[in-house]
Amino acid sequence: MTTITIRQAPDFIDSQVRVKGWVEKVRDQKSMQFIVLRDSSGKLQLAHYKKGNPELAEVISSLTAESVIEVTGKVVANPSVKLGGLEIAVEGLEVLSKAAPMLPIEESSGADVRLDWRYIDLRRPRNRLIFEVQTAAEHAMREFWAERDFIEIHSPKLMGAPSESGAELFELQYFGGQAYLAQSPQFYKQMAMAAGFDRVFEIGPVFRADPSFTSRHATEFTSIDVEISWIDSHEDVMALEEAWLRHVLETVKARYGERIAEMFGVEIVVPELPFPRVPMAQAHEIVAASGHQLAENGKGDLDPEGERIVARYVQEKHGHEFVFITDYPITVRPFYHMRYADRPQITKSFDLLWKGLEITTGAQREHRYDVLKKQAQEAGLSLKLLDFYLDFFKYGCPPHGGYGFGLARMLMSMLGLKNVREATFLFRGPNRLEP
RNA sequence: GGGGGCGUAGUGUAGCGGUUAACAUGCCGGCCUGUCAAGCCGGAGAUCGCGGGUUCGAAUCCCGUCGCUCCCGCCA
Repeated sequence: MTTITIRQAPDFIDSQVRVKGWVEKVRDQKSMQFIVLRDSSGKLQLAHYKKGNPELAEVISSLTAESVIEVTGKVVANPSVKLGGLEIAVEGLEVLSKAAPMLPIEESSGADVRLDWRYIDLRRPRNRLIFEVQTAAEHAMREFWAERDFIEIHSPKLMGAPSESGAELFELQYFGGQAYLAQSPQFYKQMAMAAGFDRVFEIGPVFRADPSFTSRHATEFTSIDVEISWIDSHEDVMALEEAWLRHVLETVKARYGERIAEMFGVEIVVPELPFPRVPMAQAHEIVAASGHQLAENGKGDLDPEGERIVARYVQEKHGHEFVFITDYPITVRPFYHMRYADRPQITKSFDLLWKGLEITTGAQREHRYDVLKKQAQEAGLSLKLLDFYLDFFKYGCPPHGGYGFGLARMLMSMLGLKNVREATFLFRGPNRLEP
């Protein structure tokens, strides 16, 4: 007998098959019993005439929701069945794993309980789809990189010294001494440039000890990092990122566009190239014109509301979901961002907003040893701790730049999710280390 | 780190000084010519987050505490 997935059932009408899955619903009547069975490919009705097999009827009566069963029977076309117009006439049924009655969550449950019982919540087709989309997106990314001779790197997550600011690092015991969890592969991907790798990417975890209580922050998340050599400016990096994202969205739309529309009510728009660019100075004008006041101690950066305003403006004016904010002042950027030769207060950097949400920070990096060292000193950083990093630029390093990109934030924007927790298999935040 | 909101059956909510603490859903039992958001009847299930206070009387008001959540800061 052939074992099939539910999706394949229409191809097996009038055949004997075996299906396996979860019991979603049992409707037990006087003479008929119906089960809605769910597997990862879909849902299917199972039907049983009680009289035909009282023993089997007994088993079906005692089924609990979410039990795992294996069923054999004949696939029958039946136009009156609302679920796909077909059903299986059950002949045999085996309970592989009985679920305790009374599930701890249901569809209407609050976000927090649902995270407590994540493995049950993830069974919902809608939630599974998030990760099917994630898989397709990552695959499309790799496809794009592979065609362009990128090298995939896996940088260490244990570090002996802080990689960037130091303020948001997790510290841990390391034999007799101390180590840190990497909050970015930043320095290592730049090291790969010094190593002559030309173009690299990494998809991996990063750790940030930020007590951030928002819908878009996590203490551990998957970062996508890209770095390329031989660029003329950050424009080359933006051109790469927008082409890459276009490819990702094309792929996702082709394969999952319909199901995404059905489950999330969102249309995937394949973005036009190039994405609109708004220099920071202009962004401020747009925000001011909208009547929103930026905080005075903001040092020239946009606040989240400002970002949403600029995104809305671009959407209205250019009909585009994406916008690159460029030319950030040095006050809000790290020391290693390159500055314009003629405007030393402005960095050759950018953020990418998608539907008003920040999903990327990128820049051309300063690759000239002396300049970099000077900028680090100005920023008040300890040259001793930075020595290993500064050394990358001492023995010949090409001009380069890159970006960091939040995977869960991308899914959040793409699918219109309320928060990043839904787009993370197992979320980690200041208040959550379990499950 | 700052500010706001919320903690009531398994789940989602109502009640906001005096009720046997209500409703929905789920669960258990019964009924039901093929159901499909099934329907009908019955039942069990809550020391109203915890501690203290005010009051003749507290789920309800006050204080504290813990937990969750949203926004800001920070960022991806």
